[in-house]
Amino acid sequence: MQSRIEQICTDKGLKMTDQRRTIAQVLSESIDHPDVDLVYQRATALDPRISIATVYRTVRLFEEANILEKHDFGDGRARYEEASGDHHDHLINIKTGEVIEFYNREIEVLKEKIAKELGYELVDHRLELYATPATTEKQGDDSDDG
Amino acid sequence: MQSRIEQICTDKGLKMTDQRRTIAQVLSESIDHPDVDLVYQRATALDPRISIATVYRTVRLFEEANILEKHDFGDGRARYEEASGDHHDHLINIKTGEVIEFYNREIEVLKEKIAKELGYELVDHRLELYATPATTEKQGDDSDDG
DNA sequence: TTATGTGCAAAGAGTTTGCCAGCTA
DNA sequence: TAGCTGGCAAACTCTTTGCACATAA
Repeated sequence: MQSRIEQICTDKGLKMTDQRRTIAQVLSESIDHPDVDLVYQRATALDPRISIATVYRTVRLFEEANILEKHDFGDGRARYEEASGDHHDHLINIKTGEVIEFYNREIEVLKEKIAKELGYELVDHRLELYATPATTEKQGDDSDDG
Repeated sequence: MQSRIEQICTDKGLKMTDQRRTIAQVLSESIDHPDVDLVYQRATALDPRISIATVYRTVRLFEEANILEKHDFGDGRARYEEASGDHHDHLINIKTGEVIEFYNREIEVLKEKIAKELGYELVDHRLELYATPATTEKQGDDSDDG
């Protein structure tokens, strides 16, 4: 069966190769925000006849087709997630690198308001919270030796 | 006279070379958020005997000494500004690349609140608004052909 | 004087691209 | 078949680093 992204690709009339199909599948099944190398690893695990260059070309193709969203969480490489239409921001667990999505209406309203007050029209924005898991069991153990 | 940053350097006991002094001066006088290459250009304009490697080394030194703050506005290179202690976020004019600083108390409160609700403790965050100057003269020209 | 800083060029990481063979439509 | 696609390696951008020389303290 076609993966969700492969379906979108065929709908959009993109020529589908085995490589693209595999990468589409990997991305459709990724609930995290993998970087290119991770997509490459997952793709080659399914079909070793995929090069890193193809992964780069394909994620860019998908991004330009609005199939993927590209993020930069400050670690020097791009991360990707399937474009879902619904806007959300990200909280990055700096202990594990895990990315949690969230949406907060008040924040969205404030973003617009701030831009407007400064005399601008908001085109895009980025809100990332870098955080550590709250220590619910024991409050005293938050020595920051990092 | 010593630049503001040079003063901080001597206070911290950093060995001051001509290069560092010049870079400190450039950064003290920069009200924008220059990247390394721009700092390099401004520094070599004052003293051509400065290499790009030294600029990289010096901004890193200053950053580690909490003299500078490093930012990544998504264009693939680091931007720097003098650390001022007061937190602020950034609005980037995508037409000109200009960076406007702003502070909004409500946003700050919400950031903390969101992290807490998700079970995290906020360590750091990044809010960037990418925007275009509002068309005050003519409101009807906002067709989105993107 | 001696540890530290600097310039230069090479090396690294992430990403893009030229070229020719391979495959899709 | 015609033209887009993919693999490989070279190229590119931003940044770091090894080495020998220069310099601050």
